[in-house]
Amino acid sequence: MGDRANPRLLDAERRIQARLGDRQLDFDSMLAVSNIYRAATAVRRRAERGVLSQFGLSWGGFTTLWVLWVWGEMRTADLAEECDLSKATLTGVVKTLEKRGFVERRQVESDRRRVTVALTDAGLDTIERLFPRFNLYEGEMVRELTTAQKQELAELLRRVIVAADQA
Amino acid sequence: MGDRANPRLLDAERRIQARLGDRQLDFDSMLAVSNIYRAATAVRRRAERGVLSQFGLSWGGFTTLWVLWVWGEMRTADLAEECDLSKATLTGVVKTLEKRGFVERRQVESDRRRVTVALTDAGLDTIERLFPRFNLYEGEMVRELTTAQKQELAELLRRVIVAADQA
DNA sequence: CTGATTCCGTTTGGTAGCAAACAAAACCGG
DNA sequence: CCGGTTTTGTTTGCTACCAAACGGAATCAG
Repeated sequence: MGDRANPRLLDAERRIQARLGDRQLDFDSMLAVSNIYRAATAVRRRAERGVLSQFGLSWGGFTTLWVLWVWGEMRTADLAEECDLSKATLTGVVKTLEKRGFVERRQVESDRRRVTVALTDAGLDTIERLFPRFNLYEGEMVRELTTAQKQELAELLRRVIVAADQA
Repeated sequence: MGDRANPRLLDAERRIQARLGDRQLDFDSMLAVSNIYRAATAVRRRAERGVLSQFGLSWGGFTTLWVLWVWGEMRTADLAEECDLSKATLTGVVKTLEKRGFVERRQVESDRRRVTVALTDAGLDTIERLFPRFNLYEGEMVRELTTAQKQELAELLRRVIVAADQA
């Protein structure tokens, strides 16, 4: 693959092996995992700088708006789950979104422990204008892949997600 | 692919399309990109909870130690570049690693603006014991993929990284 | 009822992450 | 030399992110 052709990486491989001595090194797994992380960072940065910053949103803030847009008003715990964030983090993100006027909290009458979060009109307007542009960015970031490769990539990652999640 | 068989995702697709009206939606790109991010989060969390926390390290802290281990003493700017972090973030990470006794800063004589970072003995010992265990975790997280698939995944991601980086 | 337990969202305390502003050092043109 | 520019790492001010502790509300066993 490409890595074997990259002298810098070959050099790194040699150095690591030297430091490991006899011990085994699973280089293929290492490259797969580290590239997942690098790609996520690159993708996030590009989206935040390119589109999200214009709307005053972070990646997490965007995700939250998007989930609320697609699924409608949600309880805090479900929203956190769907956004793949801890409850604590979601509290903070929602606080920021509230400050910006994108969402509002609503006390649940039947169970006063519970709170739901819903888009405001401004939030709805924002996500409707933003999402198409965000989706264009997504397309650009995977522009070097064919449709089949995008699907293949998504499928491979899905298996990684499952394996990493069951811990 | 798997997504088409997942009723939840199909449902989501319908909902999004409904909200978009006539506008085009690049669903394949969306799934590829969002899975990259999900996978990175899952992988990071698993590593941090599983191994890194036992050594008092975050993902960024581990990466920094690893780079210093492989490449040796480095200037701050190069280290930041190699770790894929901003200079500002690296300053903070190094501060934490220093507090833990894993690395030390050294003033460069010939150019007093510059600073290098190097592993301490404790840091060296830590990364030598930690890396093999970390590599095992990496292997577990991609255990559902064949060697060829790991390489394929790494290669597809590499293209995404390149495309996302040139912004 | 009531006492213990579980459930829910927030708070606390910490690290990580970025952009922009900064200060000090080095460099460079004249 | 020397004044302006560039380079380098840090600081500032935010937001995000997590685990653990919390406190109020609901539930459940008896």
